[in-house]
Amino acid sequence: MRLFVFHLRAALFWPSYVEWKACCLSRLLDEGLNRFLARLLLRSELSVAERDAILRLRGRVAEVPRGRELVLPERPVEQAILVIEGLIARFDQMNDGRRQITALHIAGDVSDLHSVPVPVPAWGIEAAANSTIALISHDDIRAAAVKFPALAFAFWRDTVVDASILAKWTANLGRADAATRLAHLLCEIGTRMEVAGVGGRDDFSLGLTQAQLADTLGLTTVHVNRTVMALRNLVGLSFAGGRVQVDNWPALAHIGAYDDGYLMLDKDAAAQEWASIS
Amino acid sequence: MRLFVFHLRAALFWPSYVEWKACCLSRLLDEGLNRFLARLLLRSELSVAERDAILRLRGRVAEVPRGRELVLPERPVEQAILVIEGLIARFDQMNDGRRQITALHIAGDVSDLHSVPVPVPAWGIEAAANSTIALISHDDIRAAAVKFPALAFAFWRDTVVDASILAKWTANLGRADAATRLAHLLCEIGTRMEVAGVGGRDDFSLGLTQAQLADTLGLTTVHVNRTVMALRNLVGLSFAGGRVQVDNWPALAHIGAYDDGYLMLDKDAAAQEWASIS
DNA sequence: CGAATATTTGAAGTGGCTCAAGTCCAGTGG
DNA sequence: CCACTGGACTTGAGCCACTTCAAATATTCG
Repeated sequence: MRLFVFHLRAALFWPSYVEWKACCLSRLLDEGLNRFLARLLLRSELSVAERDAILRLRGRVAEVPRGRELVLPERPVEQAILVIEGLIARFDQMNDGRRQITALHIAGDVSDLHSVPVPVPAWGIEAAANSTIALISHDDIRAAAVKFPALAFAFWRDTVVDASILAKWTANLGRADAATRLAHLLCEIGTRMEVAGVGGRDDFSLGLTQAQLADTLGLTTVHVNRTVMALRNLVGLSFAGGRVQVDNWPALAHIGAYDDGYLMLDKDAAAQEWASIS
Repeated sequence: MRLFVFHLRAALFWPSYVEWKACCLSRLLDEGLNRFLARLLLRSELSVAERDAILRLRGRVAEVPRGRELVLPERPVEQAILVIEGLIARFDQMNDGRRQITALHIAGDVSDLHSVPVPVPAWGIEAAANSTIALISHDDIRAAAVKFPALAFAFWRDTVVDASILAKWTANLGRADAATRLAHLLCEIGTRMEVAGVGGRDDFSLGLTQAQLADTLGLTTVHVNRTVMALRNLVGLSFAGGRVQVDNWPALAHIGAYDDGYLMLDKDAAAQEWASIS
């Protein structure tokens, strides 16, 4: 039956299906740009012209499967990666091949805005889950930043928030135990998912395997598994097929010593600064 | 005798001493700004007018003793900290008071350029050693960035390099053992000192105690001590009174799996990008 | 259904931690 | 000039969080 439907479609609607797909890709790009703009507006005040400059960016939409490497260390890049859907990871690799993930980017993030000012990264970027991305030319982003100083500041600000998150991860890797690290990460990603409008903090689709989680938390797969099971009992954590659900979110936040200040979600915090730009 | 000299100075030269001091402070500021400019020029091409804008920045010079906290988490800041001499640390603090240092800044670094776009940091900043700093108003830096887009990019680029270093620390905390972490850190700081012109990579003044080193490496003081002693045998490391000397630097780099690519010292790497800005 | 990937479990090993002294050294006051 | 003090460094012994290795059991997907 399913086969029949497919044939029907292929036979009767092929030309219009191509159109539908082109239209769909364009829609996806717009969806991504809208998410990205919303992300910027969380922390930056932008005029109509400046918002338009973001929404008018063009890029190539692509679906990428888990594990696909998008950027390799020391290789120049000319496009920024806008995450439309899914999960993109920044990673560093040791000589023996072991990996450490140093950032995770969700829908609406541009995962290497860094490479606009520094086009040869020291890190790699891979799809951590099956994802939809758009590749946006650095030149276009740069042109927008030069034309609108407020956009340059918004981009700069975005990379600073990224660094703030990275600093928190560093602190946790250095000073927190496995349960705290896992709990903190789940709280953070949950919060970011909720803010991005793609899930609730206590119920979201992460798409990571436990092995990838291990690479993120600086642990082994085995120990991640044991820690997940411990949190299962402690806070009603369920982690199946990349879907994360938490019964007792406050308890999770307590175990993770989680305080979302470092995510810079408080728009007023930067208020005094906007005045002098616009 | 020493007392006598002091009295003589105080009695006879007091008025001119004040002048001398003012002049000296101004000299120190200029020295710091020159170092900072040199740092920017490592990675960014700047016109004469843009260089001038940096050198004309004004700020208050201050001597700060080890341990002095300069910025506290969640507290708005209005000045950036330019390191003229010494060592400034960015840190995060756990609930139980244990610290993790997430960045070290040496002469010529501005240790919180981040707070220009994001004036409420999630981290703290302290003097890790007795240091000389200059406090430069965010407004002045921002004005320069708005007037000269190339400066905005240079600042942005500087925070991205900072993030690249942070990502490397994260990777090492997550995946490297104590000896590797220590060796890598010493290689990195040595390289940066050498580039900044304040020491050789195998002989420089760090100014950190082993306890602070522990907070940087995510270890305990005891274990840092044992690791230092191990490297003493392996590579002829001497670590006394904050002075670091290494007999066999290549061996240290090998133990630390050190590759300085992430420091973005290769000016040509960003070449393609300059064209489109200037 | 079969192959590959992901999760779970057990048992033994170890790198780094904790706790507890003790030494070295620079600075301070008498 | 010395005794005192506090900070930094060093050392030892026992312990534990996490790793390693090895294998069994889901789960996903073509």
